[in-house]
Amino acid sequence: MSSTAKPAPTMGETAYGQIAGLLTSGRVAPGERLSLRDLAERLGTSTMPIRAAVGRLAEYGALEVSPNRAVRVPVMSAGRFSELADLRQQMEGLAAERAALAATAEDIDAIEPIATAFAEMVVGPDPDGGRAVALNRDLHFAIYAAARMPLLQSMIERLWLLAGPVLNLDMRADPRRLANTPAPRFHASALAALRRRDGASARAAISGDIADAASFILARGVLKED
Amino acid sequence: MSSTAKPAPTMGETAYGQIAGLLTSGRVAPGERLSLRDLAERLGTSTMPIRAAVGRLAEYGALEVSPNRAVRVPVMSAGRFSELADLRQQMEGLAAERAALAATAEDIDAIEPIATAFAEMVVGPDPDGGRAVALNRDLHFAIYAAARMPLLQSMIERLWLLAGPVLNLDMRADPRRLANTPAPRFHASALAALRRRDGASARAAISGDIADAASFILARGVLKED
DNA sequence: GACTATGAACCGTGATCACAGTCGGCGGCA
DNA sequence: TGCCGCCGACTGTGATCACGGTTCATAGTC
Repeated sequence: MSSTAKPAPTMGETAYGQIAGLLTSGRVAPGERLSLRDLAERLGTSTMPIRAAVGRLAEYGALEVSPNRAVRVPVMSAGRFSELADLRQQMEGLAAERAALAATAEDIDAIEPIATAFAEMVVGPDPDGGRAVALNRDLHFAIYAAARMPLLQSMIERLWLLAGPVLNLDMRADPRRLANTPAPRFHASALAALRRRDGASARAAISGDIADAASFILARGVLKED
Repeated sequence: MSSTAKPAPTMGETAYGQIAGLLTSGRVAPGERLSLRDLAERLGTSTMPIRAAVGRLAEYGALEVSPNRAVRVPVMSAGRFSELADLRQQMEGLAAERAALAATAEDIDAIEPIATAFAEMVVGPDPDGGRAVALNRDLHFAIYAAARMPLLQSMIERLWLLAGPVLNLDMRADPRRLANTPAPRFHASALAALRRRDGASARAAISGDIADAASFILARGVLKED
């Protein structure tokens, strides 16, 4: 029924997803060296699908190949993280602005429950860092999808893949910060702006959400200086 | 010398460059199907480096894999092209704005001769479409490099790879349009803004340059309607 | 005891082969 | 004459092997 046929995903694609999961869930540490043969054994295939997956990840910068061709998880310097946060504010702010102009009522109805679920979780008695990250991601991308700009969305996905390891590391390290995060207020502000078709406010809300999280992580000083 | 060692490029990387050249120079037509074995024979290698190169290109969207796993050069619809031009205005405008704030005197001194070379060529007696494209590219990226935002620059490079086939097709189809293009005025305006450290004007100049070229191509109506 | 040389294990890359699926052209049938 | 079905060539994918280069640990030497 879907417009796009699903011709059984290749092993390379599943390997891509699994390795990306390893990265975004923080199960591999920045700086850690990865071996194609080891990954192949872990995923139960030959090195061929792993090669394809790692190559694609490396193209994004989600993995790094040293000049000696060694594959490692990139270490995020403070400067690199700052540029990443800067770009995220610009691009995701743009997506939110356009979403405010293009979103249908159905789009907004689909976004709202995600926002309330996130807001209830962070004030709840048992905040789950991993689940919070997932909900936050779903919320952001639900908004961006409403902008109907597939190219922009794919570029934002790339940025999230780069930021993933650090964000997850942060959430895991200090899940109780969730109770005090201003994120739900930014989310509510964005949602209200979408309803008003107020692009500038939507941009400001998303941009503020990103800037707040980024400054918090930078303030912790765990990122390598330059 | 250079800070990064050069450990002899792999065949996969050279294949990447050669296939990217095929795309940006317009020697392969949109919609055309590519065969890994054929490319391998043309480049004198096995299919392995070709696989790696094509996979990376496909990750960017510079190549397209059909649900039946056939590799083809993507056809650019009018809608897709519009979004691409839109994003280019936003991101390259941003890069120009930041360049205006971060550019050193040496940066600007390096940019200027490229601008004059482009301007002299388009009014010259024998406008060369291919060379004009190359000069235009060099000029734009010299500006963006001055922004010192490597992540942003790599994302812009991706966008150019997507737009490459269409832009080149346009330039080749009608090189005499070069004589009347307003591009040199946009370039001069951007350069002056860089000197004044006027970010807003630099953004406007680059954005205008892109918008003008895009509207010209769209007006020709050669792009497939959605 | 500290340092260097050496060798084995391991790394990514490229080539080659096997296989299932797809597409097109040719032949036969209505 | 027009249409359908089949068969062969060709597609991308995965596995396996070979090869140069790097890394790390151990043994030998000063």
